[in-house]
Amino acid sequence: MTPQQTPFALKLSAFVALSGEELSALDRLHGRRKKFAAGRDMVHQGQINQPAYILASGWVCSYKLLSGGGRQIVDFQIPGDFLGLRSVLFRTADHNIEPVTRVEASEVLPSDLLDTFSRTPRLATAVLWAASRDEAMVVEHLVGIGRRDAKERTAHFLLELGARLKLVQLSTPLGYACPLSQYMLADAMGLSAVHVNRVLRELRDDGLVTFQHGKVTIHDLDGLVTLADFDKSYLDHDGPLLK
Amino acid sequence: MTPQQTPFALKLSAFVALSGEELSALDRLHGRRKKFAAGRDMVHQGQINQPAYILASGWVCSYKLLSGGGRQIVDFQIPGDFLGLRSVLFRTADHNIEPVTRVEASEVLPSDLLDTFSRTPRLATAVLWAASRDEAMVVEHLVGIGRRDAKERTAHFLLELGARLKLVQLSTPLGYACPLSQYMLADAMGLSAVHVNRVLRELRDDGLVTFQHGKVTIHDLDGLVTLADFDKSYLDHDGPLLK
DNA sequence: ACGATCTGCTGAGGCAGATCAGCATGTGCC
DNA sequence: GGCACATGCTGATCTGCCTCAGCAGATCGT
Repeated sequence: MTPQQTPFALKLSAFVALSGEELSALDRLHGRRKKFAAGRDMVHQGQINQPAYILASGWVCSYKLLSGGGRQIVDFQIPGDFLGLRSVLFRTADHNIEPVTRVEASEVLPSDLLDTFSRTPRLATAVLWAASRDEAMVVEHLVGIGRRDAKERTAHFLLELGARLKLVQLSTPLGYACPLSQYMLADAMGLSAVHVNRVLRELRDDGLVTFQHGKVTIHDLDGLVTLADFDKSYLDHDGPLLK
Repeated sequence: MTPQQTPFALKLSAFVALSGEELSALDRLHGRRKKFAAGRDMVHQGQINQPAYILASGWVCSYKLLSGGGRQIVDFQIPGDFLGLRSVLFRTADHNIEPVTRVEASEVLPSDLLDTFSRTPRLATAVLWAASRDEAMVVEHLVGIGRRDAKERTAHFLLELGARLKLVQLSTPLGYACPLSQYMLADAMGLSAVHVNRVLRELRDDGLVTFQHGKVTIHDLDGLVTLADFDKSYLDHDGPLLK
């Protein structure tokens, strides 16, 4: 894969039209390539001076633990996503990162990142944009947990995942492969696994969507969008804003 | 107030040690000073090409509306906070901004912002840091709504507000002035106003904290921190990370 | 070939928090 | 002064979701 074609470069190019030199600076940012097994945390809360990562393949989730023993999954990351930016900027990690599947990722050293920002300012802007896009997703997630009931929330979640995967060609309007268990869905949506199970069956019985055997199959996209009050405008726009 | 002493400059200086030249670039970023009345939205969802703002005085809240009529307040902003960064980067606003009190804010034009980033790269990094800090707060808020019950959530919320206000000298360990109504608290915490009222009374009866007459009075800080499982480390650290 | 473990699935019962309704105060406006 | 309207407060009732418990099928290590 040439530097221009990595999922990460593709994502940034959607906001900032990157020059050849900027693309190669981006490429040099990729440090050692590492592999991680599913289920074993890559980073956990409180660790200091951890590297960041650019995700090449596989899925991971970011979560926080509470003293009571519960956990809340804040977000899932898919190929092309940047992991642990906050851990680098704040020097200490404020959340855990767990691979959902087997994962390959390139390390990004804090010093390299800051150097690159000062030498290639447009890359800093591009990363700021990517971070803002992630924040928009977290905000949408927050709204869902705060004000949508379990069914709407689940529908919204499945639609959002589909929209994100589409950007990296891992989804079609008919569905997508999804390695998440119902337990993980529950931890992400602030529900119990039992209730997630019931909600998924309801959605299936309603003929809207099926979540089974590692696959999400969308039967009625319009119905799902209506139920979830889904607005995908926050995930895409046409062409770079900064030429 | 000299450029170095604006709340915004103070906040950024906590991460990036800013030179005189960078500080004056920051100062030039402040455009027209505008005033807004309480309750009248400054920005709403879907508007395009809105300016961003740097908040000089007063409180505002960012919220999203759902088709069902409910609303979720994502965050409150206090003096020194940057408003509408995402609206600028994405060109269209993905949320509403409503002044809670009478507000004064400086406009920031999108073109000025992007120019400043490319000419003064360290400011881009500083703003990236500020955005990440905001994201950390949204994440904490998400965890609260997803996994804390109403009482813990309320306690956590009041503590976080106190910690943020302390950074701009608007709070002490004993309490702070707070212009929020119980309805706003409810919209922020994903509860009904009725239930917020009951929870506030419980916290008062427990001798932990009083929320009344526009003031928050903390009676038992330790008890509150324990109840809320509050960790303020994500809000502060000692000295700039980038010299 | 065996238990151990994980994931999906379902029923019964309980509780946190929503909804609906009503009352009391305070404050800006005509 | 009187009205409209926002805000705080409380009781009664209803419900969405949790918890506990148990079963079935897959996958795994030995």
